[in-house]
Amino acid sequence: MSGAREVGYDPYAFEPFAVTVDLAVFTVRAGALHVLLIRRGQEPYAGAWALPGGFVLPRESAETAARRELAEETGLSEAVVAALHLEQLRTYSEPDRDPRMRVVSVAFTALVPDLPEPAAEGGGDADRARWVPVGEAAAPGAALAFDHAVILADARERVGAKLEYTCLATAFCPPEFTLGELQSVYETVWDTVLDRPNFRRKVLATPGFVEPVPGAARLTGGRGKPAALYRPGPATTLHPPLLRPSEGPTA
Amino acid sequence: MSGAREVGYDPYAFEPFAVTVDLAVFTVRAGALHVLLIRRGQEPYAGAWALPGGFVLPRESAETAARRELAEETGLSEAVVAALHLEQLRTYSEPDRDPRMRVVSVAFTALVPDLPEPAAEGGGDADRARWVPVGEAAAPGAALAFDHAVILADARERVGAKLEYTCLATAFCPPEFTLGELQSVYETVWDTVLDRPNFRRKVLATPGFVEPVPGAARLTGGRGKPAALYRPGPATTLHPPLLRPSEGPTA
DNA sequence: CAAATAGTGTCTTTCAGACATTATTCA
DNA sequence: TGAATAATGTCTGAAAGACACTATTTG
Repeated sequence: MSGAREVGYDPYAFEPFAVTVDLAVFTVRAGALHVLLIRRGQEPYAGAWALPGGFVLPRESAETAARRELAEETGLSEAVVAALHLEQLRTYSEPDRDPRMRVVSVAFTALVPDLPEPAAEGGGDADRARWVPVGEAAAPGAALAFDHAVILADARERVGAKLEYTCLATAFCPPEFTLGELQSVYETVWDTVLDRPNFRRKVLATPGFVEPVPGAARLTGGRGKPAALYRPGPATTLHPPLLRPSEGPTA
Repeated sequence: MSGAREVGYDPYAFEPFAVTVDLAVFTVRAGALHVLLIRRGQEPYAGAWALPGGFVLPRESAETAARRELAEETGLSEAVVAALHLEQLRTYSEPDRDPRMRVVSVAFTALVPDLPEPAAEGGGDADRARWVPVGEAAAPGAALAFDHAVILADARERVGAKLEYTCLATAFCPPEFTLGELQSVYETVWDTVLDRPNFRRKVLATPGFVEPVPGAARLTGGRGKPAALYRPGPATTLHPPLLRPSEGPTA
C-alpha cells in the first residue's frame, strides 16, 4: 500500500485542520526582556494570558498571517511591521493542544525595539495587549493559555542562541544606537555582565556588524562622555560567534 | 473588531487546510552526502523526484507522522526509526505550493547512518525510494516536485550549520566509529578538507562528544594502523563550536 | 621495505578575558 | 573636583592552524 501522498485530495475527505500562527514578540526595556501577551476574552482559558496569534487565512502564507497579526496586536502600521525582524520558530502540532479542535500552530519569533507603549495606542487588539517581563510570563504561576509556555520557552532559548552567531541584537535597538545600548541587549537577554572593552573590540572587529554614524553622538545617562552612534551593518551572521560566557562544557 | 482567535471554532466554517510532513533524510555514503528521494507515481509531478512525506493523520503530531513516514519509506523497523535523529526544519505554507488544494507542510530533517540499501529491502513505499547525491538532487535539472528544491536547500544548509555547534555528526555514523570516519562526515557535509591532528585534538577536547570503546579497533582501508573506536557521548552541543574553515568574514 | 592509515608533539598566530588608563561630560 | 560614562591600550593564557614526526598494519 502506498503512502498518504497517493490518497485523493478531496478537501473534505478527512477531518480538517485549522492552521494558526502564534507570535513570541520580544523587546528589551528597562533592563529586562519583555514579551507581548494578550489577555484572552473567551473560553477556553478566558482571562488567561496568551501569545498573540490567529488563523492563517485561506490565501495567506503563515509568514503573511504572522505579520498581519503583529500589526493588529501592536497597532503599528504595516510599513513599520514589514521592517521588523520576524522568523519562524517551529510548528506545534500535538493533537490536543487546543481542546476544541485540531489546531496546528506555526510559531514565530519577532524582535522589536523598545516601542513607545504600543499596547496603549492603536485600535485592533492592541488594547488587550501588554508587555510582560519574560521572567514573569514564564513563571509557573503565569499559567499561559494552551501550550504557550512551551512556545515562549523555546522562543526565548532561540533568541539567546541567535545572538551568539547572528547580528540579530541590533533588531532590539532603535535605528541608531550606542555600543553601550547594544551591549545591554546582550546582557539583558543572556542575563550576564560583559566586559565593555572586550565587547567593543569584538563588535568592531566583525566586519558589517555595525557602521558608525559619522559625527553623531548621544548622551546616555545624563552624565558622562557622549557615546558614538552606530547603525546596523549589512552582515547577518557573526564569524566567529560571540559566545555566551561560562556556558560551560557540554557535559 | 477582535482577531481571528475570537472567531467560533466550527471546523467547517473555513476552507480546510491539509497538513503534511516532508522529510529531508540525509546520509553519508561513498564520500558524498545523499538524500532520500521518492519517484512520484501520480499527478501532479508524476515521474518527478520528491522528498518522502505524507499526511498528518487526525490523531498524530507532525513528529509522529514524520517518524511513521520515515519507517514506511525506508522499510526500517519502528524501533530503529525511533532512535534516528529527526528534527523540525520549518513549515512551508505558501498558498499555491500544491496546485490541488491548500497544503501546509511541516518539513523535517533526518540524519541516518549509511544503511545497507534501505530502499531495496522492505515493503511499503521503499521500492520507489532511492538515495541520490545532493549535488544531483539540488541541480536545476533535477526539477524536484512542489517546492521540494527549496526545502532540500534549507535542510542542507541547516545540517551544515548544525555540525558546527552540535554533536550531530555522530548521527551519520554507525554505533561505533573511528575518528577518521567522523572527520570524513564533516569533510563530506562541508565539502572541505580538515587537518587530522587538529580535528582529533578538538573532538577529544570536547567533553562528552565521543567516548572511547575500550580495546576496540577497526582496520579502515585494508592497510594501515587499525583505528580506535568511539561511541557518541552524552553531550549534544559543542562549546566552543567547531567552525567551518574559511567561511570568510561576514560581509 | 613501501604504502597506507592512525596517532603524537610542537611551534606560531590569533583571539578572548582581565584590567589599567585616558577622555569627556554634568553637577 | 568628583561621579559617571565612553573609549583605548596592554598583558596573559587558551585555542586554532600548520606541519613535522612516530606507530602499526598489509603486501
